[in-house]
Amino acid sequence: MNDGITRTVDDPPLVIAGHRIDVLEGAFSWYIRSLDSFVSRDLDERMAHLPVARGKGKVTALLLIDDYPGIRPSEIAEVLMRDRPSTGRIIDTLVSAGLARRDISEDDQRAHALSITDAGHAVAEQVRAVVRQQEAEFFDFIAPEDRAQFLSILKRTYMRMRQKWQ
Amino acid sequence: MNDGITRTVDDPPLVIAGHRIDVLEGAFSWYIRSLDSFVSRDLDERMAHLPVARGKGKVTALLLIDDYPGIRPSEIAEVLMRDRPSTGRIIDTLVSAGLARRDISEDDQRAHALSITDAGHAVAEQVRAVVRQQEAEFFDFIAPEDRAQFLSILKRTYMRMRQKWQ
DNA sequence: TCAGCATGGTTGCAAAACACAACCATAACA
DNA sequence: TGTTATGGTTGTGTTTTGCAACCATGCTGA
Repeated sequence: MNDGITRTVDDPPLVIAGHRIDVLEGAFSWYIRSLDSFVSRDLDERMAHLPVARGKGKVTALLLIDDYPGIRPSEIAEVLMRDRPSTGRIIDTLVSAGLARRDISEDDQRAHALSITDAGHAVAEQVRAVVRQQEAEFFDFIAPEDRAQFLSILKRTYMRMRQKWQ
Repeated sequence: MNDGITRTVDDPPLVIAGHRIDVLEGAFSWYIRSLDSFVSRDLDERMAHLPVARGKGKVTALLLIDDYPGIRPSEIAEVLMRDRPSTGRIIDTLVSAGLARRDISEDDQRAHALSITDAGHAVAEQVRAVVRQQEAEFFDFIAPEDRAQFLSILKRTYMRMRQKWQ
């Protein structure tokens, strides 16, 4: 079991279109990439009526601005691990949708201080509700005692990847 | 704890750019979407020299063809949960890169029977090696007894999402 | 003090992924 | 044998996202 691959013995094999889908021999990454497709598509649907549907960046940016008034675009870029142009365009959409405001920072004339608008805060609350709803539907089958462990592993993996990346 | 949100108590909070990143209150989906970005970008880098870098579709399609000679594009589309045009274009790239062959199915004159070429099989093996390598680097910190459980939860979530989707 | 470098954001590309509609060919069915 | 269903392809448009180049402001050190 030291080959970087983990196998489960008790779960039934994945069969889709008549084929056993063990393409990647139980690689975590394959599941993460596949789950991402589902989760993102599903969220896009649930948020279709909100101006932040599509793409992972807008939601995180909106919630960050909601939680941290005065946050700067470059800080959001660091969280998203995107370059500044991409982040700037995400903020463009938030601002032009009337969800956020872009002011000049008092500390630094180059930087922008972002803040949420009333409409933006309302959308952020709706986003949180949608996410909670999805969590309940997709993950409620996980036993309560396993949920914390699952989240803990996700969290630690996330931190590990951030470290390795930079 | 019945609000669809799970919290961990023992892990340290995520702090990035001086902000606590609990934007989504520990939502599984946020971690999955973030991890996907990492994993995919990292794989793109590791596979930069291979003709299947970029996008989740090409790798899965290649491995499916490698594992199931004679598989049809529509079956691959079902696994990928993409529409046929998208899948067809993925196969286009594999074929024009000389990794797969597209023949007419013997059973059904409309359908194509895909098969791997020698070059394609070689690339598939390299892909598997790269994935194994990444698994080792990113997930080896998970205790062996936790790995099986983690994978099991991922697997069951995947199946659940497939069901709910269709 | 001010020249040179660093930092924060923006604009201009370009590439790639992906969905929808429309189309052609073959199969299945009644 | 006509009609409908299925398997794939082409056309088109949208969206995401990265890189390079640019401008403006801040910082530093001779």
